Amino acid sequence: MSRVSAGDGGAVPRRARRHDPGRRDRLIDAALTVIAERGLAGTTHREIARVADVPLGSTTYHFTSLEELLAEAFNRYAATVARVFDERMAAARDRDAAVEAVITLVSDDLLGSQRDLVLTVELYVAAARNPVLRAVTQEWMARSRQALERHFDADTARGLDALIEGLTLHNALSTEPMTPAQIRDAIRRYLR
Amino acid sequence: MSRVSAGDGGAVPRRARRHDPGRRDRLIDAALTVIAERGLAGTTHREIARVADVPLGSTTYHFTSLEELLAEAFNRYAATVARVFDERMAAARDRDAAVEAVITLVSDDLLGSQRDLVLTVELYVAAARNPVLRAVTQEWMARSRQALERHFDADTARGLDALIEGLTLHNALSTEPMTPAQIRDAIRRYLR
DNA sequence: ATCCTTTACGTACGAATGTACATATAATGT
DNA sequence: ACATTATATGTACATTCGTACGTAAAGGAT
Repeated sequence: MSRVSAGDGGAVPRRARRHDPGRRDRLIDAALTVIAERGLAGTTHREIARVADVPLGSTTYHFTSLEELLAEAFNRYAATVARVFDERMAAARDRDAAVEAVITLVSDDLLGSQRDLVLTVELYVAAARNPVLRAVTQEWMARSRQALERHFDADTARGLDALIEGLTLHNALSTEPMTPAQIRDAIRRYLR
Repeated sequence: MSRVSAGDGGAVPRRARRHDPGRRDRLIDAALTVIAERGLAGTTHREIARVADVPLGSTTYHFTSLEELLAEAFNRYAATVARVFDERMAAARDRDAAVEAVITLVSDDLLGSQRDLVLTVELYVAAARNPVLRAVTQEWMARSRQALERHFDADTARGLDALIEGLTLHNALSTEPMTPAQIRDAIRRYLR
């Protein structure tokens, strides 16, 4: 009812923030951050809200359920990664350049971003039990394979995709990761 | 205080079960079952107790914390899988037999057991945040590589291990798994 | 200006969870 | 037989969670 008088020092700003367009997007990004940092098990409405710096009620307003929020988050993540993958393969002019692009992709995923690796594995686990997320992974895989098929035949692309997956995963979990040279050799060996 | 008289029909057996040696082992196995069926997030004291058919209190008696129980479970799982892996490689008489053994391993993992695949990925996720579990995965990987090095040089073993991982994971998640012939070709192609 | 719709916010509640713990029973040693 | 120890069991409690919901403020139409 009462308004704070202008001259007052104004102790507690009761309801500060307002008018935050794009908040829905920020919540999705915050969800990905939380998943990467705390794992899916530690991803709660409250933690997401804390990271996005919004009140709890905002999360339930923008998303009807936590599951929906998580699905949107994983969907955004997969789309982002798939786009990068596709762009690099599209930029390769010939097969040799494509081989180098693959090597770069693996090396960047490994050395560049522990976050992406964690998100990927979290998605795999979740997809094992959630049909919506399984669809996300399948579309992702299809796009990856399609990108590889710009330069390699279908069977080669299929196996190469698996090799990329294994190299990434193995090295992220290992205390003694393969050297870039070893990664390069493994890929070239399969593609020779 | 009072004892049920012999002639009585005896309505409710208050405390039926007792003297259950090996219960600790059963709890570990039950934990693996629950992880595979419900995921790590759905793995609780109560659910493990239900599967093992023991009261809740029994789980907290045998294990000081849920984390300890999970660590023992994953440790047992990794040891079991690694042993099978090692046995098959040890049984191979020459390199050709070893190649066939690898193909069999991948095919069996894929077609044989969705359970194992789920447990593996759950372990990977957990290992990303739990040092104890990370040690479990690293020892597992070391044993696998060692087994492969019975027949292949170190670099080959390293890449082959990754390829096996990727093939298994990809096919478990895919709606259109690779045929056994495709799997065989991919492995032989890398080892050629 | 007045109304209506959308967006935002705070609080509350039932359900589930990890764990502690008092009690009870079997096993074992003497 | 008795005492001591290891094992087993049921219950309770503080905490955290997803979600519901009443209220408040902003945007936009008229």
